[in-house]
Amino acid sequence: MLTTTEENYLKALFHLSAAEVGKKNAGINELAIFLDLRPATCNEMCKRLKEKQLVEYERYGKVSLTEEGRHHAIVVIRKHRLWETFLYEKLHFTWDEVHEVAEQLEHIQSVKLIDRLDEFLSYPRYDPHGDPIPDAKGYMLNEVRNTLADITTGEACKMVGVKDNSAPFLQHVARIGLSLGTGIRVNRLNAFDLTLEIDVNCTTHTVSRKFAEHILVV
Amino acid sequence: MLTTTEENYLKALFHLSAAEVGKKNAGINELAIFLDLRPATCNEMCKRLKEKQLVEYERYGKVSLTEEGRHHAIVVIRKHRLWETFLYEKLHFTWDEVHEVAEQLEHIQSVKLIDRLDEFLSYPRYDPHGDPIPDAKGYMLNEVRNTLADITTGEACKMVGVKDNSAPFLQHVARIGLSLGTGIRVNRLNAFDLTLEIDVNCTTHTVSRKFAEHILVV
DNA sequence: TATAATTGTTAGGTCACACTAACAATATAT
DNA sequence: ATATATTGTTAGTGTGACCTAACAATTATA
Repeated sequence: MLTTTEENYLKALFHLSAAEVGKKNAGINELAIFLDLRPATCNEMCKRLKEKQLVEYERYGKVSLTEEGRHHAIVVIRKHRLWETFLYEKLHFTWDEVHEVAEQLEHIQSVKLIDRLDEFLSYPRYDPHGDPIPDAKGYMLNEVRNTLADITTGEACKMVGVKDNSAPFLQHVARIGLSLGTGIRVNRLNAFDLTLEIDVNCTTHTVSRKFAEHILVV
Repeated sequence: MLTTTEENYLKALFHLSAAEVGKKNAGINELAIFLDLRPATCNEMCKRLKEKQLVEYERYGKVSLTEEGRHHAIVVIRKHRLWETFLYEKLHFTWDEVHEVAEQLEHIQSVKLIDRLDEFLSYPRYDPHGDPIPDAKGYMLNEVRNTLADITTGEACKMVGVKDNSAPFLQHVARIGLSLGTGIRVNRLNAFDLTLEIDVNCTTHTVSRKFAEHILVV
């Protein structure tokens, strides 16, 4: 069984290597910065993970996850995202509050717990941030959905979904003329408060960043 | 902030001292046995807890919780029992599966999480084992409710509640003539399978231990 | 290509939390 | 009341996970 610390290293390596097996793109220094630790500490831990056959690398080389290491990382990510979904949907945490608590909850050891939680949440495919949730076998959709907030100024896109199903939000969506399939053009990003000026059906609207983050687009 | 280990010591001391402030009845050895550790280890930790003013004791004397230590212990117990309730009621864990997972969950640090969980569960007063759950201020009912399984052979009692609200259980309760206020006499405990022979309104029934554990009595 | 900047490694230290072994104090029983 | 058993303390050890300081290897740049 892995320690919380070991799990965090594997998770970090997964994120740094963009989830591809064998892709060697995480340096010790990079890892140290990501985890807010000293390189010496990471060096030591990577040695241990290598002995446990969870990572592969040669001296002075980049570190990559083994198949087993990657599997462990995905399980942790699955737990993290399911807990985030639980906190958001059932306990009404806000979008920005979920991460910190999920960082703790993701280390709880119980296969049954996480599978039951998955069931309780009706097998969600995306977490409240729009990131895909791996299923019990570790498979996850590798499509990362963009939100209106990801669109660069001047670009156009099409609305394909929402990430919030609350009445006030959906009412606001309808009020500015948005619905599934509607085309949107981003005219301007106001640096001060991150609001966006967008064109919907030849009408200009100003929307908050929070609003934009909840509109899924392609 | 306390470590998981420190929290476990405080919880153990609380249980060993029957929850009374100032009651000095936990020896180092006793504590060591309870926590499955060596006395030397507990000795060292008790010194640290004393420095942090969470416990009080003199050399070679019994250890007791300070007001602050007791408060920390109660918070942990509140968390433990709320999580047990969640696992039992929402994720359909069985009575005997909840404890182990709750031992981990009780150490998650987030006041908001636990208060939201309390709300989500509709502020339960008892956990699935019938133990009282402290409220957000640390107050808890100190009445420990007896179940039919706690009644000794030959004794009579009166049904005052149930600990399971599922249809199959309640149907079974009704089928053998039980309802709130009904008198019950325990005639015999079968050692082999722990089933009970009980008299209800002059009729004899045999009930399982599991059944008996879900009938609250006085 | 030689030098500078970056990145990786080693050695040695600290702290929390466990251990064993040896010993001291207190409690129990003859 | 003394011997024995139990309980508590001290000293020294080990491991996981962090640190700093000094140095080595690699990569980038003048």
